[in-house]
Amino acid sequence: MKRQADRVAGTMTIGGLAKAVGVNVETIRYYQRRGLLPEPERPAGSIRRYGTADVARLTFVKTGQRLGFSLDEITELLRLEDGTHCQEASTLAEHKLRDVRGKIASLQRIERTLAHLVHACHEQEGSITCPLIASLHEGLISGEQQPPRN
Amino acid sequence: MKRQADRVAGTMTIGGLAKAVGVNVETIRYYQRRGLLPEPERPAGSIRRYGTADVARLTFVKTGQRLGFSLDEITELLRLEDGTHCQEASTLAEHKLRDVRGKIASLQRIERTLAHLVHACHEQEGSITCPLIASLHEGLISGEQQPPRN
DNA sequence: GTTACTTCCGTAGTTGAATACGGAGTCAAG
DNA sequence: CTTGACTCCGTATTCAACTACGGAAGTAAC
Ligand SMILES: [Zn+2]
Ligand SMILES: [Zn+2]
Ligand SMILES: [Zn+2]
Ligand SMILES: [Zn+2]
Repeated sequence: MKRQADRVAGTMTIGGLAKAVGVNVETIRYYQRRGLLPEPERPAGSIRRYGTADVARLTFVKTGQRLGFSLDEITELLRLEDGTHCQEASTLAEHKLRDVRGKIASLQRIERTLAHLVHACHEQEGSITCPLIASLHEGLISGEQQPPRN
Repeated sequence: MKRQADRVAGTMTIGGLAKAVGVNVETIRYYQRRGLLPEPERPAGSIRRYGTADVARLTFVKTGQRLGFSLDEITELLRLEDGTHCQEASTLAEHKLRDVRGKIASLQRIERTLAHLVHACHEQEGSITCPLIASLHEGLISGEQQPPRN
């Protein structure tokens, strides 16, 4: 049973929608271009109006982002929006969860090294050379090959 | 006592240096443009040569990156390269450490939420609607305003 | 009905850290 | 002395997710 009512014109302008969800107008237009949000019809020589369905969809996108999903991944999630594809949705989430855990582990390795180095700097008394700088020269920092690029 | 010897021409080509440190040739040229690495003199109508000092400096940069420092921050660290500015260096590292800890905390909040949602999806039996999708619609995800953008 | 926002639309710029391209010139092997 | 690989150099493109710009048209308040 699809609610036909969701597709009525609505009352908000794009600016109102933006304010309602707390995003920039340009962001909405960008999402429309990317196909994340539908562009409502434009009533003969007037401006577009938005309604609650648009608020919901935009909220969906923003919430997904807060969980670390990329816009491409959110596009995917939006295809499952009717809630009848629990399997596929949770597979996506599990994948993301692995990513997030990987990033955490990576950052924790960095954290330990950095904490060490800072501690060494504070302990340093009398030695001429900063242990932190020395370590950078020696390049024997444990952990990642590459900094976590996001 | 600065080692004058460090500034002798060296034997490697840029390709050799790249291989020695495990980076792309274009990356070296990019660092030179950014002022992270010096460009050796070009002996009359010939090509540039690189030596151990260049390996060391490039290593310094890459190690800094692995610790999460940006190239701008590494530029700063390079100004402290002589090791006589322990205070300034450790201040920079402490700042970075706070950043890293912030990122970890943020990712951990995401991790908990995601784990919850995945768990709910797995528990879901009989309910028609995927709990994960439903949560995205509701937008009441705890934690960050914005996804960790790096 | 004039003023002052908004909207619309296409295109261009931003950020950081590279990577790619193209046309020279140079080097080393055979 | 000719290949083929490498270097040099400037400029352009990449990625993601926006943000900005400019001009025309719509809308709201006075
Ligand atoms: Zn399906
Ligand atoms: Zn589910
Ligand atoms: Zn100083
Ligand atoms: Zn120090």
